[in-house]
Amino acid sequence: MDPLYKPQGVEQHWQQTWEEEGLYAADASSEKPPYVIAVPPPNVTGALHMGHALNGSIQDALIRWHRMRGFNALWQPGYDHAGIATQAVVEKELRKEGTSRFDLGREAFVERVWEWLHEYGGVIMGQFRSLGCSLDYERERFTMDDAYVRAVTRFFVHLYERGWLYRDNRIVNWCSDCRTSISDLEVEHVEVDDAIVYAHYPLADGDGHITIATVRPATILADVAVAVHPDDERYRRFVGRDVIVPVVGRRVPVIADERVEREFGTGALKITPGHDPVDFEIGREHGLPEPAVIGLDGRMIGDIPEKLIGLTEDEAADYVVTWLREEGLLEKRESYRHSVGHCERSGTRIQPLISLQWWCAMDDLARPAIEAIESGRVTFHPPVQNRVALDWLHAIRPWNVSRQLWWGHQLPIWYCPDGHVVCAETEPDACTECGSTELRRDDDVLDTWFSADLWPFATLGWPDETPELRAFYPGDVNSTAREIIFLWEVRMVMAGLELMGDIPFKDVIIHTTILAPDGRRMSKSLGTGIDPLELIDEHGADATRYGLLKMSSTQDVRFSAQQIEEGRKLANKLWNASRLLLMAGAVEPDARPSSVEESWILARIDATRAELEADLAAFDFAHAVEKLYHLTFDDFCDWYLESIKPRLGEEDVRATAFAALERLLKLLHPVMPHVTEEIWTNLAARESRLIVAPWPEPQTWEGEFEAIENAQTAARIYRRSGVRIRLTDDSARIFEAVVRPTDDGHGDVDAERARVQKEIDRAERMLANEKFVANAAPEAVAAEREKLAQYVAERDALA
RNA sequence: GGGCGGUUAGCUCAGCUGGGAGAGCAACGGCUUUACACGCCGUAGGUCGCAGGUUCGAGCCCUGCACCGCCCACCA
Repeated sequence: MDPLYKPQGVEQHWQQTWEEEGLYAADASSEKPPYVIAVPPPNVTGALHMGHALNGSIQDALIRWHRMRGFNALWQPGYDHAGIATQAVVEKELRKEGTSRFDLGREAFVERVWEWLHEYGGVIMGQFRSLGCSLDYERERFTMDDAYVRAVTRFFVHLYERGWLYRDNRIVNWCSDCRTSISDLEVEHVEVDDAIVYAHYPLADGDGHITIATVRPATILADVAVAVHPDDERYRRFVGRDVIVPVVGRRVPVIADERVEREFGTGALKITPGHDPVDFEIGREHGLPEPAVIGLDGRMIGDIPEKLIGLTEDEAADYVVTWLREEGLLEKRESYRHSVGHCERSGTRIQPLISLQWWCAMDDLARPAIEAIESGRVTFHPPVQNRVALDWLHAIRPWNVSRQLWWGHQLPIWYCPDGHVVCAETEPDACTECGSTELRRDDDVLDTWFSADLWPFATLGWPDETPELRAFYPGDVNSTAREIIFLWEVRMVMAGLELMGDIPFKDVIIHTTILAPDGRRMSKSLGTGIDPLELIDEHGADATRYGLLKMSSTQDVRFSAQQIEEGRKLANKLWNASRLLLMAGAVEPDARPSSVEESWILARIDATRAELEADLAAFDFAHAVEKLYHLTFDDFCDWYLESIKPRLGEEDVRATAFAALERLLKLLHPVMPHVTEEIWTNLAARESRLIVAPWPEPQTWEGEFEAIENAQTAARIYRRSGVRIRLTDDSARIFEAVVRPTDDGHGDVDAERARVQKEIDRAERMLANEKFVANAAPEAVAAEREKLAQYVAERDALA
């Protein structure tokens, strides 16, 4: 064994061995209780980033821990087809080749996407392997697998039959770059510098004008009204009369609506139902027309002056402003900063426009989900996220589920020439209403999240009644980043309750976002990303896992290389501690303690086991990992190994040491699987792997308690001061046990005595304070008395 | 605009229902007695963002303010 632990070859070896030996595999026919986590399916086009690495470390720690505890642990792997992202990648390729998806046609394009995926896609599972993630790789699923497509279709038909899916011409978020609508959740609001234009709309009867303010002058061409607040004195006399829309010269009414803010702008709002969500609502209520002047490609269309057709919105805006100025209708133009929706995928400014889309009414789906979260059947961690999820659910709005893409799940919707709609799981022969056989399938595909919502059960074979579904549903935990709480987590709860009649998981971990060291987001475009694969390369997967878990928190944290470094040191320390014992000669482990130091270390390990379990159960990985570090460095190495070092020649001393080491390795395994397994095989010839070794049982310590306590007190004083305290009877032995025999320091007895005296003074002062004794909680007073007694004891020991 | 979170040692972060300010790293000093210099022993370092308040007692509770960040949002 090399004194320097080198993770590189070791880690690959174990990753391969574990998988080959089938130790990652869950068994649907097992008698053991199940423990299930479905991995958030990464984009099939994606590569491992810091978020995946952190989340992988979290999930694998839980999975490995439960596997050792005797659970039938399933960590379900797989990919998401990521409609928009994947289609965009392939379209970019095509553009380079000087062609387009339209040249290829739908079928050939989809074929092309598959080809691309077979060549370049699906690399992340390999990267998860190199992190040591014990996913059941044999069970890999893809949201575009035939079986999965069937599940998605079933889901859609189910919702349709429930009457929750409907087709409507409504205003949507249109991305002219992706050429599709996107849902509200995929819109990112970004602060933008714009110009706001104040324009006069003359009254049709020549009696003055109303001034409106707009940041999008081109949409003036699609105005159908001007709205004012019903209680606004300034405009009351205009309501019911007509104004003339500039440029197009259209006569439109002045209407009253409470949604108009009197204080904002001029208090008069131009109404453009075709290109603004609020205006759309107002327009619908007032029965106004909904003309469009901006097309799906972002260029000007419609009933507008000929020369404007085909211009961009900006060009048209320039024309309109110039026109206003020349006609004397431009009051002013000011710079204006406000927040504007952008497509989170392409970064393009969202164009609100009216389009015929499929929508899903969410209220009936939301209700059971609300109940599930309120009752605690599904719990988010940290708990503040329960509130976040509930707030969203309470204000839920219809979901635009159709996308104007080709890559994805095509809607199981057919239309006949008479306009009848047929929704069916398989292609129908004829229209169910009129019998027409000339059916045309809807071109659109479903929102990627529509299929992702079925992930916890479609991966297990739903809608078929498979053994897997019976064995592994509902699952236990789901872990993700904050940004997909609504997009995915909450909707999975809705889908699970609706289709399976049960929640998909009990606990949702919303993990930390790891920021770049400078506090910005890690992102490729900013150049702030840190590649976890490089960390693994350099420091090892164990160190990386440790470091990431140490960084995890309930808040966002900055990446710090120090934490990874700490993990590397821990692995190396463990390695060398094992070397020490192995070089002295391997023997059969024997956990029966025969000295106080042996009782002490076994007690320490057991106490840490209990703390560790509590931390893991609370999904507090940073604290879990910190305790492992201290157990290894301080307790096991600095105290225990140093104290037994002179007696390592004795077999029974080593026997206990190996027993203690085995337990230590077990506790560390969920976090640092590779180095622990590597040491494990060196310990003794054994059949089983550490990955499936039983988790340590709680220990009982009859009759040893007092001795252990005393040992700990002695250790504490010695550590603090270097002072060797004098103890009586058996305690003298304890003292020898916990003081490093190689150490000859005596410390400064006077200084230590002074320190203890200070503590005594403090405690006495508090207890002398009548108000404290009278007002403080009795336990607090008692605790203070106890401390006083303890320090008095220490002082006596120092005498 | 609404909501949530943060501000603690040079850095990254802990500090449970209010009762002695912590860890790791970095810094400094000392250790080449063979597990580990990716080590060991030790030292120093903080008006807990600011200002008030409640309390016997506040990093923790309340109010206000200042920055930083996130989520949600139909103010043109």
